[in-house]
Amino acid sequence: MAEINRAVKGTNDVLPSESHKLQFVEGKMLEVAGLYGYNEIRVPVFEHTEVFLRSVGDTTDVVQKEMYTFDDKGGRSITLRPELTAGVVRSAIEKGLVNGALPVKVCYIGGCYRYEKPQAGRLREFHQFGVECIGAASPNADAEVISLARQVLMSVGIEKISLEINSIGCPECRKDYHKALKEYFTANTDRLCDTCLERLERNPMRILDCKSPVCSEIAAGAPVVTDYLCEECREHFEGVKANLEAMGISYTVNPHIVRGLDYYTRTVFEFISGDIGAQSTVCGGGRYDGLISQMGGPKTASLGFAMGIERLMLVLENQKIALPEAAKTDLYIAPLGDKAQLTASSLCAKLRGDGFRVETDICGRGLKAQMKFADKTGAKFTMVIGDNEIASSGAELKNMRTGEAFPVKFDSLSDELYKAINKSAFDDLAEAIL
RNA sequence: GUGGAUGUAGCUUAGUUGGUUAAAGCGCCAGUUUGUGGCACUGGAGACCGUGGGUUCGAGUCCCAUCUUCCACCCCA
Repeated sequence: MAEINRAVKGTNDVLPSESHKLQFVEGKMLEVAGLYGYNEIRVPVFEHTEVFLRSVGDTTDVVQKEMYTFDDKGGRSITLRPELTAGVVRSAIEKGLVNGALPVKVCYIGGCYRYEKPQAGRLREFHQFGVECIGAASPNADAEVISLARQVLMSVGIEKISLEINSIGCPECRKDYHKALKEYFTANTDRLCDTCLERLERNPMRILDCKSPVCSEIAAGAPVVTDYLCEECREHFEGVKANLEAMGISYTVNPHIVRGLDYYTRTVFEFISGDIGAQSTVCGGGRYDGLISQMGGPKTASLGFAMGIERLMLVLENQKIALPEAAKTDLYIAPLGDKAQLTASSLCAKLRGDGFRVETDICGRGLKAQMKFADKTGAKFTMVIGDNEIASSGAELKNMRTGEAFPVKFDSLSDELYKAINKSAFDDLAEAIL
C-alpha cells in the first residue's frame, strides 16, 4: 500500500467505534486524580532536547537510541517527548509553581514518542496518564501516590494486578551498594552477557533486571539494595510500607525492580499484569528527589508515576472487563419529501438545543433505507414525517427496541421524548433485573 | 538493533502439483409495487492477490529483496 494511505509504523488509530472506551478510562483517571487534589497540566509535545538529556539521563536507552530528535528551522534541537515528567518539571520550574504553595500536585494525559520496535503493548506513539507530586518528602506522600495509581486501576474495573515496590536509596547510600554490586559481579565476569559487562561499568544495578537466564541466575545471589540503605532511606522505606499497610494496599517488595530512567531515588514501584504479553508493566513510578534541582530549580523532594494507557486498555480487553457502551442517538427523524425535510431540520435544531442526540437523513434516502440506518446505528426512537404529520403538527414516536409507537405533538416534543427515553430505560432495567 | 511468524475485496477466509475474465460469507449500496428497521430473497459496487524484481510460454501460487503487522529479545509505560 502506498504511503499516503498507510499509518506510520508503530502508530495506532482510535476509531469512532472505540473512542468512547478511552473517553471513559481517561475520564476516570482525571476524576480519581481530582479526588487526591491533582489538577491537569498540559505541556508541549516537544521540548528542547536538553530537557530530556538532563532529566531522563543521557546514559539511558530512551535517550541514547529511542528519541525523535530533529533541528527546527531556527536551528534548535527539538525532541518529541519520550515521557512527560521532564516537561512537567520544566514547566513547574519555569512558571514558578515550585515557588508557590507546596506540594504542587498535577496530573497529565498525553502522547509520547519513542523509536522502538513495536510489539504487544509497545508503540512508537503511545499515551500516558501520570501524576507528579512536587515538594513532598514524607513517606506518606509515596503511599498516597501509589494509592492514587491503584484507585485509578480499580475504578476502571481492574482487580487482578500486582504491586511491586523497592527502594533504590539516595545517591549517598547507593555508592556503597554499587561498590558491593561491582565486587559481586566482577567475580562472575566470565559468565555475564555482553550488555551486562557494559552495565557493570556504567550502572551495575541494571544487571539485576537482565532477562538472560545466566545473568538473572547470577543476579539472584547478588547483594540486595535494601540491605545497603542508609539510616534515613531505610526509615523512609519503612514509612512507605507502614502507610501502604495502613491503607490496606497489598504489595510485594521486589529488590530487583530498577527503573530505567536515571532520575529515580528511594521508592520505586510498578503495577504489573501477567495478561498483556512481555510488556507487563502497566504503571511505573517512584521518587525523584534530585530532579528539580538537577533541572535548575530549588532542591525539592518529589515523586510521580506514569501509566501506559494502551497497556491499560490491553489489560481491560484481555481480562474481559466490560466498559460502558457508547452513547446512542435518542431520536432519528425520517422525513418523506423536501417539505418534510425542512420540518425535520427544524425539529432537529430544537431538540439538539434541548440537549438530545438527534439525527435525520442527509443522504436523500428513501424511508426504508432510513429506518435501516436508524436501526443499525442503534437509535432509541424514530419518527416519520410526511404531509400528514406536517398538517397535524404531530407524529408517531416509535421505540425501536419494542416496536411500540405512540402519538406526540411537535410543540411538546422535547418533553415527550424525555419521558419516553426515561420510561424505556426504566423498562429495560426492570427487564434486566427480572 | 537481533530473531521468528504473517500479508488475497472494509472484515474473516477459499484458491487443488504455477494454466485463460481471482471465489465465498459477513459488511456496504439498491430493489422485492402505494409511508416504517430487525427476517428472507434478488441485484450491484468493491481486490493492480503488501511492494519491487526474477524464474517461466504462463505466477495469488516458485525464488530474491523490501515494507507492514504480529510475537519474542532488548527497553520501558
